Amino acid sequence: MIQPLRGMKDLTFEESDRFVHIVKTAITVARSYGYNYIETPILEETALFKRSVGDSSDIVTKEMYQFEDKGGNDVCMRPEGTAGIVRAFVSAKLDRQPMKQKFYYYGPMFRYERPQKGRLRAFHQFGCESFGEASVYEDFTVIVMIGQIFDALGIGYDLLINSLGCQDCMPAYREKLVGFLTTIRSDLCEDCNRRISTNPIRVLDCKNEHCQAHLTDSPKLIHALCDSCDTDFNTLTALLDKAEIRYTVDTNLVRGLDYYNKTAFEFVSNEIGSQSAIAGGGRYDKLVEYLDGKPTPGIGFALGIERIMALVQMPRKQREGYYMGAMVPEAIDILLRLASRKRLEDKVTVEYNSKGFKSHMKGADKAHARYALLIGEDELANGTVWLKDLETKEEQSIRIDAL
RNA sequence: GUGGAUGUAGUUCAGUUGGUAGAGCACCUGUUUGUGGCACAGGUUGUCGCGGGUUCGAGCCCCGUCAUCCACCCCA
Repeated sequence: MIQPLRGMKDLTFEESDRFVHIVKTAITVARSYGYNYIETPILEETALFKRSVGDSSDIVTKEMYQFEDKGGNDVCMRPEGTAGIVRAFVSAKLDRQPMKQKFYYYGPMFRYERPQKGRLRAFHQFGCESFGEASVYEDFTVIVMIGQIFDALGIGYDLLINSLGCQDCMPAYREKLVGFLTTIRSDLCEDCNRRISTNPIRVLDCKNEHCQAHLTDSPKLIHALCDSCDTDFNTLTALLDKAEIRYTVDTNLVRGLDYYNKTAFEFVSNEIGSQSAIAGGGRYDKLVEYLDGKPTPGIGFALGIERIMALVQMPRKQREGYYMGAMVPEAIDILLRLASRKRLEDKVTVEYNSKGFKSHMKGADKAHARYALLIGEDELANGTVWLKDLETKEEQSIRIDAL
């Protein structure tokens, strides 16, 4: 028997129902904020992710499904959604249009990691990207929107926010941080020592307790922001306060993708184990430029559908539609005709085997049908059908042409 | 990539000191060949993850391998 690949899962029945429910809910909310659906290829040129997600990020250095295709191109399966959307945005020359553009997407992402609870190699994200809006009000709006999706799904969350600064304040801060880190270099773990030169910001959220103990006195970016970034961050927190959205400022929140700047946020749940991030995102004002477009500010987020599935309770299934069965073989033709008519307006299950009454009743119950519609000898002779509402238990005989 | 636990029926699991497999649920049939969910009776289902080794004999012991789960790491 052929099994699915490691870290990849088939979703059926109750699980796929929950998957669809989450996507539908997210789409409904996103559309109400003016987002339109965008579909982009799963396979992209490897260079796209190196340039956007970042050459030094874990995602790019060790987690990509990367290979050479039959034409000799260096390609990979998308490990995240934003890069492809931005590439599509630039490819379509939408960066030349003055109007603001908002897109939502959902689909599979691939990362070659060790599977764990809430971490698959093929997993699904729903995400939104908003282009052309530099205002911090958009940052606020995006956060509100995510909260609204979670509220609609009936799940709780904690919100973490941070500011990563911009071109003006980040480089100076970075230099200051490298200076500090160099002084405590010998107390830091191997990874952190490497990060000092490759990506010093990531040292801040190192999970190593020993490192964290030495980092308490590290310079905080939040205290080194330029006026514009500082003002925006204060505006954001004020807006959240006014809207009564609870949040925690986490100065160590560093998104693992290099393209983020200014506002960064993460939604976490404490009910699903160690892989607790259920949504994350932030602003990426330079990304369009990195990918050869005209300077265009952007902000977006993605939510992990499988992780959210673990939190969502589906409403109990109601009985619906018809179960049709015959107790004499000659009646099945009639049922088929009835079924195609009824299917224009309702769900219909037809049992093709003629069998006993009781067996049909059990079948109707199993099919979770609202109505059992049966034809036996008497009905066939009279040109009627026997119909029972399995919820109210009412039953009646109806002429076939009256249905 | 590192560490720990686990792989036995469709599913959840039991299987005592090694003696050729069992339970609940599910499924099928029946308990009035025209009344479902409940109850009762009966029944079906297994290369005991895979490969090798030890042994008269392995689900059980040993080695390898693959997979799953959990944690680290990383992130959605």
